[in-house]
Amino acid sequence: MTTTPRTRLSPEQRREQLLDLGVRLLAHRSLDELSIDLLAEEAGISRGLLYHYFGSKQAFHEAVVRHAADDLIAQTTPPTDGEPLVRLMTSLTAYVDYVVANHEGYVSLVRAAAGGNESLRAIYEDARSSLNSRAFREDLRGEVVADTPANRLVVRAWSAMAEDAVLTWIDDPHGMTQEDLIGFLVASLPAVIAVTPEG
Amino acid sequence: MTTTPRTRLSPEQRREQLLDLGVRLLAHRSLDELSIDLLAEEAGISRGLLYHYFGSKQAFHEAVVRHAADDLIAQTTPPTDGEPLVRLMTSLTAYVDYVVANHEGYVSLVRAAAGGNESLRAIYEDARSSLNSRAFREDLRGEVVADTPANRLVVRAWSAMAEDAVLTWIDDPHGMTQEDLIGFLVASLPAVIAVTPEG
DNA sequence: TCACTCTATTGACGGTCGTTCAATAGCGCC
DNA sequence: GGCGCTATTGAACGACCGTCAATAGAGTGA
Repeated sequence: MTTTPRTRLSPEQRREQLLDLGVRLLAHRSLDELSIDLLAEEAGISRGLLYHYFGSKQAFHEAVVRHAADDLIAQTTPPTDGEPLVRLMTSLTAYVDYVVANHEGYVSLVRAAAGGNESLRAIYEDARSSLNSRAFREDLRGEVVADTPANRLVVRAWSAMAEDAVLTWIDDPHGMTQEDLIGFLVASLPAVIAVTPEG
Repeated sequence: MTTTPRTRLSPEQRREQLLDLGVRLLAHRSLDELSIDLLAEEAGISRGLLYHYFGSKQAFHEAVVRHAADDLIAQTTPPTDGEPLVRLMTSLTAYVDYVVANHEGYVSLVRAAAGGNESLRAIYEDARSSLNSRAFREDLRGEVVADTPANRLVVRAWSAMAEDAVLTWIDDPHGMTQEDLIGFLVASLPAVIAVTPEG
């Protein structure tokens, strides 16, 4: 038992350390397997310190999910110019690349959000609509996708399809290359918009 | 404190009672808010009895989710004849009707499965592929959807889109009628299949 | 009607984990 | 080199999961 003597960090450093560790541990565990005990031990601190910084397990989980979601947003920078469908393809490629590179972490993020409470889902929804708005609200509006209520529902549903397709493809490519996958995703958006009831 | 005297039921009756209660409570709670304590109190029994019947909290959760999934399958009987796309529409209508009628319960089911462990997800996947196979594997194969690996991935992704669309629509119809929604879902399947890379 | 048996059911106990809070000890400052 | 601020600790409490020997309800036979 090598009990490290207490090390005193600045609040910013400590917060960052705990959030990074939380995201890292989340990659190989579900959210409720991410206990305060486990994290405190991994970080070499007492349980009490986590409560000093985050107040509750719930709040800590929210902070970890937000941290992971921010990472996703940051690492998939939006294209700023070019043809609408090309921008969409660029955006989707960045997304697929990110999911491929952070497979376990991304799956944990999605599951944590889907199975979590209102707050966790809201955080994930924010990230998702942020990804969507990059591709549609600013770029494709009025070009590929008219901004109608029905189309908003359809675009949201389409992004659920895209997420499922990417995660399924990673587990088993079904004979498709990454280009096939992205090509399908890009083409499917106008395809489903075309069959949307008039809005 | 009115402590009811112990009532002795047959194992079948007791099991049924506990599962029904579990599904009913799940409608207004997440799965990990469904504690053994809570359920035992609601059922008017001791915690020990739940362990006698289900062995563990995990096993009880699985039984509840399976019970709810079976209910979904049972209440959405498959069409047996007619044109392929008509059968698809009938099947989707039954699905949408079910989700509308059991909104809270269905949402809890989906969230429990998505946020749960391997076993819970497997149960939900079974139910989902059972719904899918009704509409595609037996009916549409070779007619609307050729049975290729890529198409399997696409059909799976399409069903994720359908689920998201229905749940979003229930919260906010976005100006769409139920016929609009179902029409969109029916039309979107051939639409996305049409842009699937050759398999 | 009364044992008697079978087993459905209980309640108390041990362990894990989330949460609180008064006490402790690093680190910068004078 | 001492002092004060505050980052950090660890013990204590409650809620909940899981176990098991003891208990009591209900049918059965006389």
